[in-house]
Amino acid sequence: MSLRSALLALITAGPMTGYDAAKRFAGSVGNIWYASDSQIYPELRKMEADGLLSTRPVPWGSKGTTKTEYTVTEDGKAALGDWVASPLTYTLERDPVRLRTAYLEWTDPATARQHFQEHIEHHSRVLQMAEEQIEEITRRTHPTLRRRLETYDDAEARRVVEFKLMAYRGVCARSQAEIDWAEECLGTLQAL
Amino acid sequence: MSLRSALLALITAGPMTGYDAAKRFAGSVGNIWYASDSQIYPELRKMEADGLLSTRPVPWGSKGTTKTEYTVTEDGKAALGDWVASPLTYTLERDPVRLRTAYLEWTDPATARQHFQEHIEHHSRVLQMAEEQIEEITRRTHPTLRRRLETYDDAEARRVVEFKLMAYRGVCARSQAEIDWAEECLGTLQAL
DNA sequence: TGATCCATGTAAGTAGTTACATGATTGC
DNA sequence: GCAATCATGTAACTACTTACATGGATCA
Repeated sequence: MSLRSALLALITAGPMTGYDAAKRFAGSVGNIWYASDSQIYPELRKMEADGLLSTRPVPWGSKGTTKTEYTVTEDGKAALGDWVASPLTYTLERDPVRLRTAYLEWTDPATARQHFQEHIEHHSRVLQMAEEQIEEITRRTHPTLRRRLETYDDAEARRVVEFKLMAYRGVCARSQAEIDWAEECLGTLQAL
Repeated sequence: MSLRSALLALITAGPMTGYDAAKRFAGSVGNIWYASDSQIYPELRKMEADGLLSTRPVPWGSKGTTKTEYTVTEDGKAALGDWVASPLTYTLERDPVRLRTAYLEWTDPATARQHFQEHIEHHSRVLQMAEEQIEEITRRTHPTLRRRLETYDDAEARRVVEFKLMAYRGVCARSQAEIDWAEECLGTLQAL
C-alpha cells in the first residue's frame, strides 16, 4: 500500500489531475518511492473506487474534452492518518549489492573493482538528487511543497518542512555510507 | 534472479539436500537475501529443470524413503560466473521508512518518536546479526563457509573470506548510518 | 507418547515491471 | 508543419507473500 499512501500524501498538497499527479510525483515523493506512470493512473482509479479520492471533470482543450481532477476525501485523509500511525513492517534483508559482493571471488579483480565503482556512481547520483531536494525544500522553492504550505500556519509549516528534510537527510546519510563503504572495499581490493 | 543466484552460490559450498539448503540458507546468504522455505524448494526444482543443478536421491530413514541431494553443475557454475560479472541494475529508490518520515506531520509527536525508535531497534538487530556473522567468518567457524573453504588453497581462501567480510561490513555500515540518522531525527523532534 | 526435527511442498493473492498503445494540444 | 507536452491507459509477466498442508524420524 505504499504507492497508495504516497499518492494520497501527494494529493493532500492540493487537487490535481492524473497527469499533474504523475508529473509532480516524479518531482517529489517519486524520489523516495518510485512509481511509473502506468502504475499511477490505474491506482488513482482504484483509490477513487475505494472512496479515498473524489473526482471532478475539468475541461481541457477546445473540443469539449475533459481531464480528471482528483481531490483527497475525508476518508482519504483518515486513511493517510492511519497509515502514518501504523507500525512499519520491516521486511528481512534483501540486498542485491551485498549479495553480489559476498561472491565476488567468482569473477576477476577488474570486474570486482567495477562493481564498487558503479555502486559509488549510483549513490553519488542519489546523493546529488537528495541534496537538490534539500536545497529546494529549505528555500521553499519546491512547487509541490509550496502549494502544500499554503494550508498551514507558520509553526505548522516549519514542522512540515522539517519532516521532508529529515527524509532527504536520511537518503543522503544512507548514500554517503554506501559510498564510504564502497571506497573502503576498493582499498581492500587493492591490498588483496 | 537473485534468489537463484543466492542458491547457486550457496550450493557451490558443496552438495546438499533441499532441507539442508533451506537451513544453511537461513544461516548464511539468507541474512543478505531472505527467502522462505516455500520459495526455496520450488526454485531448486526449477534450477534442476534448467540444468543448473543435478540431483541424486539419498536414502533417508528405514522405510526406503529418499531425499534429494543437489549439486551445482558446470552450467550452474557458468551461470554464477555470468551473474557476478553482469552489471547490477539499480532500481530507483523505494524506501518505506523515508516515505513515512516525509509525512509525519500527519500524526502526533509521540507516534513520530516511536517511528524512529522502532527504526533504531530494527537496525540494532541487523547490526548485531552482521557483527555475529563477521565474528564467525573471521574465526572461520561458520559451518557453510568452512565447507566452502575446503576446496580452496590458502591465498584463495583469504580472498573468499574477504568478500564475505566486505558484504557484512556493508550491512553494518548501512545499519549504523540508519541508527545515527534516526537518533539525529529524535533530537530534531525534541526541538520542534 | 508427544515434542521436535526432518522433509517437501501447493494455492491464492499482491505488487511491481516491461513493453506497448493512442490521440489531442500548444507553441515555435 | 512538427516537436514537445498533455492525457491516459492495457496486457503479459515475474517475484514474492501468506497461509495452508502432510507425514516420517528421532529422542526423552
